[in-house]
Amino acid sequence: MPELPEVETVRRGLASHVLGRTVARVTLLGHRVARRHPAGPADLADSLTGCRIDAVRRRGKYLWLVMRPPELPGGASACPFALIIHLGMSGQLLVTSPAAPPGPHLRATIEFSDKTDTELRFVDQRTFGGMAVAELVPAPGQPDGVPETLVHLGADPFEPAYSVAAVVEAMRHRDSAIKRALLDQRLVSGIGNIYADEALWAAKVHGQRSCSALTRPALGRVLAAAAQVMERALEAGGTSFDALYVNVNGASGYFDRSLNAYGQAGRPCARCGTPIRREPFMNRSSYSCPRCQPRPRR
DNA sequence: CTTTTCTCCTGTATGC
DNA sequence: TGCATACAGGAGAAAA
Repeated sequence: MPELPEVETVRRGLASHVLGRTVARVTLLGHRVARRHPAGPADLADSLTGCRIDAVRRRGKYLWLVMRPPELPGGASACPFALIIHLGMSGQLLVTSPAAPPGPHLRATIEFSDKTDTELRFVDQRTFGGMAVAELVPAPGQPDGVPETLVHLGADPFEPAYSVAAVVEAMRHRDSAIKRALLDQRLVSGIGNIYADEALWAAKVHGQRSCSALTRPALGRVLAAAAQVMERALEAGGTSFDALYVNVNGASGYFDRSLNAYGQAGRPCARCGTPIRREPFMNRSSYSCPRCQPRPRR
């Protein structure tokens, strides 16, 4: 499931393959891939044709390509805008030969006019991912700004604009469980179920502890752990459990071997040997150590 | 406004 | 073997 380290791995791969390319044609398969683009699939494809990819940016789990429109007749230049891409839980961006067989889950293809032996494909089995176009608005630490439809996202821990102190302050005034807060992309973006559980394990905090009941230093430790575990995951090329998360070349990451809590039910805690437990949480699962992360009363 | 629950999807694994 | 059910889960809408 692509969270920040996986999306950053994809971003780097994209930057090395599509930066500077000019879009010749965009083909969208099915309506769901453009469902967050109010003007519809045809408008999405049309608006990209002829544009040059000036940058590949990311905040949290969202990617966007900075698109520079072709010069208008008369030499006037239109403003760059963003092609937002979200991988959802099974989205893949693959750089392939146009001759490669399409496969059943192909949702979009972007062809280039200045490199015809390669194309960019968006493949998404569970269709939670999608694409949309948006204007860019200025944002601190983001050289091209951020898409205006994403201004609600908090900075992620890899951004210069990220402030642990600011997030701790926001969390302290929250009346919800710490794990919910970690997953709330408005506070900190980029954290999903895997890295939330890993951060809580590392900080020895149960996810159902209330934010407002945790001290500032404890909240700081959880956030520091989240940043650290995601940094190490990025070094390993991300976490892959199956073929659903891959980089732009179709390769898996290796961080699943380093997980201490997520998916480890019944296996001994790396610190104390107690079997890791699995508990229902928000119609999903949470994994934690019963001894290192005691459940709060209530 | 804040917080929680529901819904969107499909392939794989498990149970009877 | 065959069918039903659970599970994976990001994010935004809807409900509380």
